[in-house]
Amino acid sequence: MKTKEKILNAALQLYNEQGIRSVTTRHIAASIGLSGGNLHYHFKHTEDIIRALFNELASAYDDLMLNAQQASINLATIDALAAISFQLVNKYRFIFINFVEIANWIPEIKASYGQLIQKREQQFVSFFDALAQHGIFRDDIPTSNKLGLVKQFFIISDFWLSHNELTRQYRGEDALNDYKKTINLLLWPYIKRFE
Amino acid sequence: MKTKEKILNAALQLYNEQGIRSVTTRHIAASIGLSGGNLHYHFKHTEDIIRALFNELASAYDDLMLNAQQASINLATIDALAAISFQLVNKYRFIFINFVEIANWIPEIKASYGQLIQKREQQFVSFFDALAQHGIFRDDIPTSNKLGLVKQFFIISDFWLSHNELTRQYRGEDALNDYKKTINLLLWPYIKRFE
DNA sequence: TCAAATTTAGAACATTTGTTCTAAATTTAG
DNA sequence: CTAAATTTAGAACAAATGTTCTAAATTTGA
Repeated sequence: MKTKEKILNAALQLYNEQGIRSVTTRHIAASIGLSGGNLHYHFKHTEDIIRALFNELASAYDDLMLNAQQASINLATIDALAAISFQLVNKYRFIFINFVEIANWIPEIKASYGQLIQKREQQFVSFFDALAQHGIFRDDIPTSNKLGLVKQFFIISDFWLSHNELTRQYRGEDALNDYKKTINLLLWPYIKRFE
Repeated sequence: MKTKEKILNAALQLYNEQGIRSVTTRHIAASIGLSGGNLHYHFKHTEDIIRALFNELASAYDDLMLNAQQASINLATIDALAAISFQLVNKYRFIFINFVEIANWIPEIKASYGQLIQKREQQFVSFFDALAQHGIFRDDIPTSNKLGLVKQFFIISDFWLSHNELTRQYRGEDALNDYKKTINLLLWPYIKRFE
């Protein structure tokens, strides 16, 4: 594994475990037996590490959305996509936990997230429409409500983790199940019938 | 105004404006023409400032819940409570934006928030039940779904602000309206009829 | 093979941060 | 009024942090 990759992996692990507040470039370097000077040879500034990790996340999301487009239109698909989405949120948890702080610190990330959201928004609305055409989703939902539902989706999928950290602190399977349940419940009142 | 209050006000303003990441006790002191040494005479540790601000928030929430218990059971009440809740989230925005980080840093806050959530949870379920008895809310909702709805409520009211910061960045009236709209839409599919 | 490029460790630096200390100023109480 | 308590400013300190510098080690490529 290239040193750059090693640094990114170590940084991700430490940020996730200990929070961006208490992890420094020295800690990251030390955790893989690297000198501080060397770390800064690969990543001149601390932000560069975070930027790189965010880019990993963003491109993983792109893949997810590509898969979603090819998936069949039914409720099992939603469940499967929720599982993948959960894995991503979980893998890059420190980003979601410090999203605003990071976004204000590194403006590129804010812009990039804005674009991501826009892309996802369109996809979700299309997906809901498709569900309605398949008779799964209620077809009497005004567009503005559909957009509102998408917003709820985003808030809950991005911040379920933070809420969980503050309350039940589910881990592993339990966490995934609660995440899925919360997401599904959002859809529940809009669903016409179960398959 | 007592120095202690001045410090808390200044700290709140700076944390909200610039984020906990970049605000130090020296900044807070300087912003009100106070020496650093004096600030630490009033608040020995930085955490003590944050703890005090969180306590303000928690007791404001207690008041809010007290009011809620005495309010009449209808949709206008929800709207009014949402407005007050929004003002609180907005006033102490830095807490909501850094909730997990702060809670892990100051365990007392984590515990205190856990208790707050539990109290609120019970109240919400009772309120939904009351709405159902008044024929406003659907009465065919299983308890587990009602609890899930409450969870959605909490996530969205606590993190709407973070999401807003990352996306549209509504301010003032626009922000309040979007917040209310998002909260109301959560209830919308559960409502039987409009008054 | 061997010179050039890359990678590395470790010292060095300026700045910042939270906190403490000290001594003076101010307020409070009897 | 005055002695005690409180509050204040400002210096001082140790630790930490991001970053840079230097020189050695290692790798690469012709």
